[in-house]
Amino acid sequence: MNKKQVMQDIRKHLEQSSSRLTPQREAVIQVLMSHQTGHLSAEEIYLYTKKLLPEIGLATVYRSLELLEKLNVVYKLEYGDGQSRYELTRANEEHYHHHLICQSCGAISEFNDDLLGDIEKRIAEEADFTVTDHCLRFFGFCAKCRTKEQA
Amino acid sequence: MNKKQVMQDIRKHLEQSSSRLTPQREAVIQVLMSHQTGHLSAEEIYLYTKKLLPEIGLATVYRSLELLEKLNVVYKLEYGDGQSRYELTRANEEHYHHHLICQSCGAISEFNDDLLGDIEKRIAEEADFTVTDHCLRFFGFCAKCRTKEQA
DNA sequence: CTAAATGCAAAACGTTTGCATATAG
DNA sequence: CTATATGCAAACGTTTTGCATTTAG
Repeated sequence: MNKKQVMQDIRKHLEQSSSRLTPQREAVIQVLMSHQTGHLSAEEIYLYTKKLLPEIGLATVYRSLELLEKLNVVYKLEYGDGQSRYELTRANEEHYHHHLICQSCGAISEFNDDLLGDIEKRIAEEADFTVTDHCLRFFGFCAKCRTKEQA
Repeated sequence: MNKKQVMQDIRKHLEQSSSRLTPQREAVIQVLMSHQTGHLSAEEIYLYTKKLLPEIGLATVYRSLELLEKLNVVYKLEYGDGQSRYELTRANEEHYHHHLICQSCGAISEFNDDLLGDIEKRIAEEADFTVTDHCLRFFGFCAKCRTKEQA
């Protein structure tokens, strides 16, 4: 699916909740599309959208992200550094897409695998808890920083 | 290991980093010990310590938690609701202790199991990333709220 | 005597909200 | 004409910081 199709798809999503695909929202989405692995903060998204649309306000970025999150177009992640990051939700991948966070340089890479399907079944049985989503992050050292640490 | 022993242990930890086990820090630890499954916020810890030590300040609570976290006595967790929660690190359990967070009532329960040992080995091999810690949380509905939702 | 720790108030930070204005169905 | 969306500035809640004071090795 190319970018135009994705945008059309999102437009339909928005219209179903009587919302519009405004230039501001489109800019936010474009920024997210061109930084698929960027895990951008709201502030960063704001700065990038400002290049496309100089008059955009930070509040609009937050409101756009909030809306898009509700529509499941955007996924919000937290690393515990006090700010949220955002990325486009990738169809079919939600459950298989985990983050590796380097404690030295902060780089975020990804690891895809359906690690948790079985576990969630067990939780349903053993803990009487219906899982709808999960968040799995690994902390440690990337190859680059591991070398440095040893030096 | 009883509470006094734990406290002695922590005292030694602190002394190794030329820090003291002050009444304020002791109060913070006692509060955490008496709310092992409470997942308290800093504000809540502050209110509880105030009962033990009325003159304590919120900043001191934050500073104590920060220090204890560095010493691995306290574990800080984030749910993405804008504030951090704290709990005592339980020896040997870190890797087997995950959270179930109810999206309806916010209740946090736990699920213990070594789910991730194998996976971390694979990450080391496949992604060239040395895992030192992880964070796994499941979101969904607890038994109580599941019933309500259906009603 | 000196290094560490405290309480308080102020500042900082990311995020949200109120409101008047603009935009589009 | 009415809903929805926007930009700006002010407000918000959590966390951090500066600083003068206190505490303890």
